Amino acid sequence: MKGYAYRSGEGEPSLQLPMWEALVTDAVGDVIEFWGFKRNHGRVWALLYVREEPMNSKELQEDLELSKGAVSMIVRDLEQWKVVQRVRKPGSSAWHFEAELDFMEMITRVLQEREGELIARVSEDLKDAENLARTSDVDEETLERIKRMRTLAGLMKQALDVFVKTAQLDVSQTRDLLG
Amino acid sequence: MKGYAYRSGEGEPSLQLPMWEALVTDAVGDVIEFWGFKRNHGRVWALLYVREEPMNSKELQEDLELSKGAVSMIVRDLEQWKVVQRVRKPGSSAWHFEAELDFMEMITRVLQEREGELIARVSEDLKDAENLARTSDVDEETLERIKRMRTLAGLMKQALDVFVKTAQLDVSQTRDLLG
DNA sequence: GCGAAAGTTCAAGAGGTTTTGAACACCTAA
DNA sequence: TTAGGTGTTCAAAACCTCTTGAACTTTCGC
Repeated sequence: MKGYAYRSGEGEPSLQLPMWEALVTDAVGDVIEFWGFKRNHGRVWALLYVREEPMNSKELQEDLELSKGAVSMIVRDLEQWKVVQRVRKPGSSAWHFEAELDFMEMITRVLQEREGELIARVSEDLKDAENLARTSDVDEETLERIKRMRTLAGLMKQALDVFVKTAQLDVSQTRDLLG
Repeated sequence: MKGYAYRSGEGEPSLQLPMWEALVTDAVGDVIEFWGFKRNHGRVWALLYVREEPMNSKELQEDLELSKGAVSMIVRDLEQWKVVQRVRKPGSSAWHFEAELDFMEMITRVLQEREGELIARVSEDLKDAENLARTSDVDEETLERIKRMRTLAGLMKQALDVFVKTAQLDVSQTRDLLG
């Protein structure tokens, strides 16, 4: 097994990531993508986390082979989500970024936000549908089926809330998990 | 509020969906999309569910404004996931489709499959990363951080399994929920 | 304040996924 | 067996999201 991530040709100053860092960042990228975030959000956070030492945009750009613009946008998102903090480093005029530890909390929080909006909208639409159907000459069983769908939406929300609670509980039980 | 879903021009035989059906199918489409399926999977299933009466490809195609090919592929998926059944209808040579009721079960099942593959792969990669890091001159704390990520992946799996159980339990408690 | 470096923005492009529809295959009924 | 309706496939098109990089703005050190 090679010790360095593959890169053909010899473009930049050859600052490629060691294989193990590539594996870690890609792993987190895959996980975060599963949850509907962007792969590179995960890669950036993961690199900051394993390195411990705050990194600047230039370093992130080179190590993860991202563009200037991409790094700027990604760290902005991560800051807003409070999983990355912007810090000054003595002797440098550039901002540096360091990983916060509440990554799991962020995933569940954002997930719950998205899900909340969705369920609110869907419930509203199903209510409207039910009312409209009632004013048309729709039989009782059909109305019943629409109602059942609303129940189902409610159950989905409940189940997802349980997921969020479980995730947060698990993490807090393993307090200092990532620290 | 209009009683019919909007459609400009006058293309097909004007077999547009009543507004309430459009609301229902779109609602289910949105939900299923949230879970990483295709919008039209949800729309097709939802229409079959509210209509109760089995429909053929042609009807699905016209009512939901899908192409012939799309309908073919979508019902194939839904059949494989066991949420739609193919039936014969007397007096017609075309296949008809009817909705099965275990929609929620299907979502959680597919979700758990996807998640299972993901976590297996990620855990494997993190293990490799740890081993590689160990053979390099990586300090103990860094190794510890990689280990903690593996733990985190495990917790995520646990939490998702709880979600799946909760969802299935909720539905079974409300047995005949959709029936 | 000035020049240089760092950071941001966004239109255009790349990349990936879904949908289309024409060609082909399959069935059914006669 | 055949004709016509039905069903499937898949390359191309449409669509949508993410990334790039040049232009621009802000910040820093002096």
